[in-house]
Amino acid sequence: MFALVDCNNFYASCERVFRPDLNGRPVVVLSNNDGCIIARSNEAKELGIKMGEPAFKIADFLTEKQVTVFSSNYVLYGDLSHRVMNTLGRFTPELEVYSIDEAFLNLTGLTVDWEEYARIIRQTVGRQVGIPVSVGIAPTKVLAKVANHRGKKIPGQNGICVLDTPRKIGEALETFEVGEVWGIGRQYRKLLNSINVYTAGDFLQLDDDWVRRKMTVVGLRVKKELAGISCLELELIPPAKKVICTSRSFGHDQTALEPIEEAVATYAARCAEKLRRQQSCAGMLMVFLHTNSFKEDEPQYAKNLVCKLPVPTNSTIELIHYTSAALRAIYKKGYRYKKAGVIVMEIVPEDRIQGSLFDCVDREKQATVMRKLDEINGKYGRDTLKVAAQGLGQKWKLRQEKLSPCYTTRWQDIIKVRV
DNA sequence: TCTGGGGTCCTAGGACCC
DNA sequence: TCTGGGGTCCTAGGACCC
Repeated sequence: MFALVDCNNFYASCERVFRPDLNGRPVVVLSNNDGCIIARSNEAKELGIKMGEPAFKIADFLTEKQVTVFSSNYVLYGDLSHRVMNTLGRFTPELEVYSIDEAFLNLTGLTVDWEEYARIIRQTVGRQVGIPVSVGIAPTKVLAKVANHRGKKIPGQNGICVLDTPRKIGEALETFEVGEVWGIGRQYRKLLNSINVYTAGDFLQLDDDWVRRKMTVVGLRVKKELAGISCLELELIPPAKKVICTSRSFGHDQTALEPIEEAVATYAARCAEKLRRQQSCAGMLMVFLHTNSFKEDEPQYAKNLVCKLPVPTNSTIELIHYTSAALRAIYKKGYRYKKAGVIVMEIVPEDRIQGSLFDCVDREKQATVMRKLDEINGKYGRDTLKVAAQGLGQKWKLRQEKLSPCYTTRWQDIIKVRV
């Protein structure tokens, strides 16, 4: 048996943990740069606010309805996510952290009342972390997703749903919209609807060969899982990333090369940090740059450049050297730039590097410098020590006008209790 | 004024090898 | 009339997830 535990409206719930005055009130969280709505409390959903809606389009509506708006605060969400996962870890020996707000638990071997167990999980996370969660329990991961969805959406379920018998599963799938099934997105939904398949139950009636042909083995696995045949195992150790990307829109459009170069150097530094955290090196990188395609009346330009590195690296200094050169090669004067990014690829473990006969970089020394850099920044905060190319001005920085404090990770932001 | 930022997997087709 | 059989690697595109 698997449980899927999913935090309700996670980012909005995080903001409410330290703002209990907002309980029962509409809350939304914006994407980077305060662009789009990416999380909504139930009250905000009830007001009809849509996921992904650009905030500026509904600014007046938000004010009128007294919706509390937050910029995204990933430091806070990341820390609360850790706390949730730690708490969940006590309910199973096998936990897969699937995303920032979801985890699968292997419950195989437990002899408990599932409903009761789900209730205890929910209560414990709520009490110890302050985040409301939903719990779905079923014999496969896809069915656990279905159960979780039902626990969350069906009134009276109290965020809990157990699908542990063929009859319960069959009844649930009969009314479960096929596009809501994990692994069936918009395109497949359209395809399935076109042949009169509207529910997960309908989907189960289809011929395996047809599913395999039209939806690849991925679709067939989904079907097997819905039928109660477990094909997706728990991933206990998160696999190393094969590609790492750091990209941001600028707070304001940029025209000069210098600030863009600072931004790209900072993105390169982030990529290098992520590489070192998973103990790998990248053999290739790409820099991209583009104008704002929403502004149709302005001249548009978008370009990227891929650069093969002589020897795979995770050194911030070396990566910045190449990303700066790549940026200078694609930058053209006379445009208003909106976004840039760095992608590192051909990622290999750092102890399996193919060296080069003509390599003239002292890699031992670079590694030592990076280790010290990470140590210092780990202790005193990100970018306490950085490469000069990252700049000091940072006029390209994100817009974050409604950022909440880092209640749990920054000394000066820790909440004060008055006596 | 203003529109996010990350990832994965699978398949088909072409080029190439013996 | 008729033209083998077995591979690999790479890329682009399309689907999906949070």
